[in-house]
Amino acid sequence: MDRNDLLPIGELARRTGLAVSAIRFYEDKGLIQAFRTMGNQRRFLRSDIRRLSFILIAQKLGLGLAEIESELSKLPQGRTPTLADWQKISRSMRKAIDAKIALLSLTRRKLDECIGCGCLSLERCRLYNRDDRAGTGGTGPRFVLD
Amino acid sequence: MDRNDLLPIGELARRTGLAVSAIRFYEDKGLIQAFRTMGNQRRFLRSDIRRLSFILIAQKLGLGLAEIESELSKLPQGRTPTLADWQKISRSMRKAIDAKIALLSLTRRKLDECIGCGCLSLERCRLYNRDDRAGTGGTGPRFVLD
DNA sequence: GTGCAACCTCAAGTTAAGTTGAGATCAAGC
DNA sequence: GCTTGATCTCAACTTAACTTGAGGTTGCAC
Repeated sequence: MDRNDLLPIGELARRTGLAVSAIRFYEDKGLIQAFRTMGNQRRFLRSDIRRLSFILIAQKLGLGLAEIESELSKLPQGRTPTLADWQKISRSMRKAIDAKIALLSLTRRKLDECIGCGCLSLERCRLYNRDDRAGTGGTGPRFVLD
Repeated sequence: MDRNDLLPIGELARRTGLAVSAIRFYEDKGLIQAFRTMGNQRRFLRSDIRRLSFILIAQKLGLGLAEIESELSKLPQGRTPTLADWQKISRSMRKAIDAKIALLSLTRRKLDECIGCGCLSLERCRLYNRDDRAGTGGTGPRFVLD
């Protein structure tokens, strides 16, 4: 169970739910690396399942592949990541989630105010009113969520 | 202040923070409608500011333009939406936000468990373990967030 | 030692959400 | 009436994140 632990791309695809083409695409983008057999076929480490899982989760959080790559670059080169390695990244992810939840809560709160005051249709909400009244200065609805 | 209330596209762009090209694009997609002057220029209703604001907010919540259009199609045809019209849509948005927050909270909880147990790097987490152990059946990390 | 599924590369296509550019027209102040 | 900034249409380009297809190779099971 030494080289036995190296996974061909199809197996990795099956384990992660990703398409084979997507994994090759990620390799191309530098998000993951593969060994090659003598016959030029890719072979992955077991720990790459986690790497790909991380990519999937991070994507759900709205990160682009470039940002994800920069997160992953914090993992050690050459060796299989340790518990501590992953924990560090997990914690930084948790912060991202916290921020996202906070932003959504804010949006929800503002939306509630809007429902209450009718701003989406009338002229008195403090969120929409400013710009709609004056039409000058460039302060607009685009700032509602800022 | 009758026809006076019709806004040219540049004005609408300034009020919403959107690019003129984006507004034309939305019109093309049927998200918004415009009157035309004798000279073929677009003229918008004041209430379209709100319509576009809604689009911006909904996009931040992760909805695609197609979904947004289906939400907007609940608004009345032909007349300026009333308070009640917008309230109905706002409430449905609130539900979307609630759901999104719930999903993120779940993700956060699972991530916390992972940090605690080390699953991202070891073999004992209940989230990642199953598939990694057997490698059969197709249950994989892709289900972590389901 | 052969057959066939799984793998390879490289180029081109796809979808979403717009932007950019060319060439022409409109509207409003002087 | 002329100039100038805003607008018009239509086609092509952009970026992200992949997928699809063509044409060829590998590797393992029998």
